[in-house]
Amino acid sequence: MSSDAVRDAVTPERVIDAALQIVEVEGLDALSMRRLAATLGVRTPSVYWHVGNRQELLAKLVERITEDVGRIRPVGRTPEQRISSVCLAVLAEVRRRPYVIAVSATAGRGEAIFTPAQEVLAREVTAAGLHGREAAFALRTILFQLGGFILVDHGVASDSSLHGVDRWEVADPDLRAELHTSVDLDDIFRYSLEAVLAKLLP
Amino acid sequence: MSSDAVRDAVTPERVIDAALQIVEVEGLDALSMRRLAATLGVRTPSVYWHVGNRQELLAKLVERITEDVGRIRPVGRTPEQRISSVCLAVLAEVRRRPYVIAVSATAGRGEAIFTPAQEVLAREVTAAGLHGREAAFALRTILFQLGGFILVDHGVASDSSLHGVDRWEVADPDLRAELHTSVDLDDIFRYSLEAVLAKLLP
DNA sequence: ACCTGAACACCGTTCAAGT
DNA sequence: ACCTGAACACCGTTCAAGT
Repeated sequence: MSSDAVRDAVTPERVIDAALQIVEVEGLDALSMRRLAATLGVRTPSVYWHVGNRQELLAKLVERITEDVGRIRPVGRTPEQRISSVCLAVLAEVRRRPYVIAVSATAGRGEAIFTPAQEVLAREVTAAGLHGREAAFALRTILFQLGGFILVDHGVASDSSLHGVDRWEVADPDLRAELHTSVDLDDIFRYSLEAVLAKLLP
Repeated sequence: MSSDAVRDAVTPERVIDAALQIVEVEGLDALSMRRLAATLGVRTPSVYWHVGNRQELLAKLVERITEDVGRIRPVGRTPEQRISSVCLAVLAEVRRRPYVIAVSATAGRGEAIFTPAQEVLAREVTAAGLHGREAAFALRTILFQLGGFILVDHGVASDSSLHGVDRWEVADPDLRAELHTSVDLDDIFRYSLEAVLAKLLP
């Protein structure tokens, strides 16, 4: 009955390792304290001893994930290019690990999605010539743009066709037809980002 | 032990009523099939008989909510004004019923957030002079803008100050100071929407 | 310091059995 | 057609007791 339990010294780090493993492979719903204990070859209360409770475990998980993601290097010559390169890199990273969204949301740490990007974007914004209040507003607007897109991208069904279009009273039949085809979501993101950056940067 | 059970004829509609009531008052986590049965003065399997299972119940809940929200009337003279009035109205509506986000997300119907707005926005976009492919792109971009903001607005802690700003290596101390103050999120939304609309509309 | 068995109070879901 | 009791297989969490 030992399944493939590992039974070395259990530490908080090993618990987080195991939890991350489960979440990566089977999603957040599969992560239970009991299941985690079984994976570690230990009984449930032991897990509690090491990481507190589920809530605290998720918090530690978020911490681990955000430090794993690491720094992102901007590329490009103009500030616009450099900033959007950072945003697209974060987007790609999150798509590679879709579970981060569920984990940080459940942990009540929604902002965690863009922690890796914040500091480097701040530098780019000041490098673009913005200061103080203006720079702060620009930074937050960019972060909202990025965070919003990540969340919608994640939450929307992949076919992304719209609901009940045929019952709409819209004059244009071409529009109706177009709404049945699915879209390259990234086009929408790039377009929006371009628009706000053009308005934000001097 | 009857708490305040209602015990008239149980129907799917009454089940949804009761479910909505629970979710509105105590949030989605409080909605369990057993709890729901108790509220209706009936045993758990009866609920299953009427609404299938939890997943189906959530789907019905989403349907009810979106039809409850009803049509939104655009106000303003220019297309820009009319479109942003619709977006702000949806935003206000969702803030009045924050549970809709959790419910539609859990039901796997993330797009449901903006169903009430879709058709009227489609009309406004064509009224602004866009057709076919262009109109579809504009509509989707506006919807993404709205949906993204709603989700970030919902997920971000109300203080919205950024994490670990003090350890950043940014030159501008004014920026750092500004990031400690909290912001009017709506300013960010209005600003972004203005930027994309200016770019989208002819 | 670390682990356990046992319990409490919950879940979603199914199903044979009742009226 | 509608409801029930009873069960199965899960949860998170606590706690006295062991080493």
